[in-house]
Amino acid sequence: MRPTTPRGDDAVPPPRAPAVMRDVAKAAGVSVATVSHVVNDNPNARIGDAARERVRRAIEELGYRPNALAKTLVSGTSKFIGLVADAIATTPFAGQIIQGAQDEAWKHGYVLLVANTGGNEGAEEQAIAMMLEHKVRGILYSTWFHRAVTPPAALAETAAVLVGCYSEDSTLPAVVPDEVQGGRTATQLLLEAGHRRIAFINTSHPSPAQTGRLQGYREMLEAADIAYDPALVVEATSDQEGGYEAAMRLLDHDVTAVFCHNDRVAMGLYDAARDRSLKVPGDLAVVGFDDQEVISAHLRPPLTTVALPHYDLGAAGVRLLLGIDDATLGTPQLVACPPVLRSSV
Amino acid sequence: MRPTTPRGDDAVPPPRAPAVMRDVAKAAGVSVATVSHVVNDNPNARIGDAARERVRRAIEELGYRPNALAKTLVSGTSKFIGLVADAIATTPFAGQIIQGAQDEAWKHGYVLLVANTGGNEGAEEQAIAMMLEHKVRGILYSTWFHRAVTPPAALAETAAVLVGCYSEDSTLPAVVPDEVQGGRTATQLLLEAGHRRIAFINTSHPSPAQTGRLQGYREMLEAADIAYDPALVVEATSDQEGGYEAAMRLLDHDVTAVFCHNDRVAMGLYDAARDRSLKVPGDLAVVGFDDQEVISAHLRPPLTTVALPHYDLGAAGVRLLLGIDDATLGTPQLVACPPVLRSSV
DNA sequence: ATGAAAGCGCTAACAC
DNA sequence: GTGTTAGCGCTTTCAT
Repeated sequence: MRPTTPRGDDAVPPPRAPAVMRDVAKAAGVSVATVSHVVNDNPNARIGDAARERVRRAIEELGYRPNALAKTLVSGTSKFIGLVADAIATTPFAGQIIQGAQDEAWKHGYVLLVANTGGNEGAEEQAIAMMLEHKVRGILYSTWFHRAVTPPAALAETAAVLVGCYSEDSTLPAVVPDEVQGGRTATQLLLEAGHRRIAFINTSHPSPAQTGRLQGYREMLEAADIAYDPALVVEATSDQEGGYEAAMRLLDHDVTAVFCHNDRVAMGLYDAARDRSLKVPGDLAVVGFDDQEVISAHLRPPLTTVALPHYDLGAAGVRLLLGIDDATLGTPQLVACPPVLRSSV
Repeated sequence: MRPTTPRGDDAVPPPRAPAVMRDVAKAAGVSVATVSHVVNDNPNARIGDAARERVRRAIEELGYRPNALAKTLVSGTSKFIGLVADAIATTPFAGQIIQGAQDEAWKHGYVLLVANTGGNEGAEEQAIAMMLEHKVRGILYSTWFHRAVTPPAALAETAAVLVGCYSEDSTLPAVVPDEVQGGRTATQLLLEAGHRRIAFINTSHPSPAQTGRLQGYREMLEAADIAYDPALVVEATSDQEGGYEAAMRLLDHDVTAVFCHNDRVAMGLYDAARDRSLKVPGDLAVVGFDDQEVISAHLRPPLTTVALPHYDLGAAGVRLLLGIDDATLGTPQLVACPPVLRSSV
């Protein structure tokens, strides 16, 4: 291998610096203004067909790419949207938030600047500062589970919306999952299958999910004229272990169905049911929550659950940010949690 | 709540446009050059303590933030690194790639421009074009599972490195997991626990993982003077269902340990073992692969496995890109897959 | 229909 | 020590 330049520019086309507008103008025999107009299809400028064609060809030949950064300098406002997340990486589904935000952002010509902070305040501030310095159009501040937050002060320097969380003083627009409706949906799934003794393994962690899903459960029971039986509602840590242990406490009461706070709890419940030789859904119907696909789709039998709308949260956040949807300051915007039907009911 | 301006600029400092360097200069009674020098701690410029202090104070008071985009325009090179991924969102662990890339990028003053393309070629081209227009320092092109790819042509226009994949004509530097070492590690875990009849449920999907892990398995067996028994190696789809089904085929042979192609396969194997009343690890030791935390950490018993080094892949990719590590063109850089000890062996 | 020129916020010579 | 100035690549009046 012969010595190479630092960047290893061995490629076939000579490694000349990328063409800029001036180069195109020169090649096409026009001014940069003309090039600018044809590049942007500026309707206020009438460009002759001949010139337009020459410009197009020059662009093609030189492989010209507009410099988005220079454009930003002039217009004052960039096409960046910042997304600061406490945990994209540590949690399996938060990636969906990115995906939703990105798809919606692209739709409007924006691109995502992503920063995962691990919840670390220092990293958070640094991330926001960086975004501000890059003149983002706005910032999405997101958490992977639904909770109240006190947003970093620097967010005030730009447009910002909270995704999957809300600020207690509701100073910023927010979009969160509709826990109550989710709780209702889960319960309804079981009700519709004919169950009357429906248990609920709730999380022991105080949170909007804890209170919201419980409220939905109770509302739905009430709508079905079923008396609320506190013995059927137990709390547990929201993981497999918690689910298993709670199930053991619960399975003595003669329940025929269980609504689990999330899919991991359901996974634990499956284990418990197996230990008791209870068949799902024959002896016991179960509904999860979250739709954590790795789990829910591959349990035996596959788990019927209620999905946390991460993708939609991200997308809705962008829409709020860009003013496509109106932000209802004061109360967070709610995004529905849809049922996902599989085979455990 | 009283009526607010559209952006809700109720804050104490009047909602004037963000301060620029000129404003700071004026406020401090110096020139912009001086401000620039103190902002960047330019060692070539000697600034008087008095002036420096006045500038600092002005910056503070005006809430001045440097405009990173303008800086880029001048220097010609931005602080962006692009990350285009086929599936951050659709897969649970690829988020770790982002995290690794981001941490390493930040360490060197770079920020990540993320684009998830879903493998869609159109989206891919669009994403790369967008990154090129933003004058990224380089692009990380990543796939969520290890495979050969033919990189989009546009990647040639900038520095690029493949992460988790490689190009068959090895035209681009690449960093991938060390499947062979991973296979060796998994097998060794079982060997060290005293097992001699070790089965391997491999994936039926042709891939570097398929051949590499098998090779590692065989190498390790050979090193332990154990004859390779083809009957102990079966192929299956790499999910719970495949694992269950393969286990049923396998458990007739008197194996005492199974190395599973991944954690989901191991999950299926657990199911099968339970159906046969085989205790893990008492009757059957099992090792997974991937370390898909939702699964491996919460199976009963928790699964001993070999981790796919997504985080390190992302970080190594950035280091290659920035020239911190040297790219060995020709063969991909290998990243080790470390063992994760839990309770299934 | 097209071009000249000012200027976006910043850096880096180079004066003074 | 500190200020002046010429750009970086682009958009956008305003002339022509």
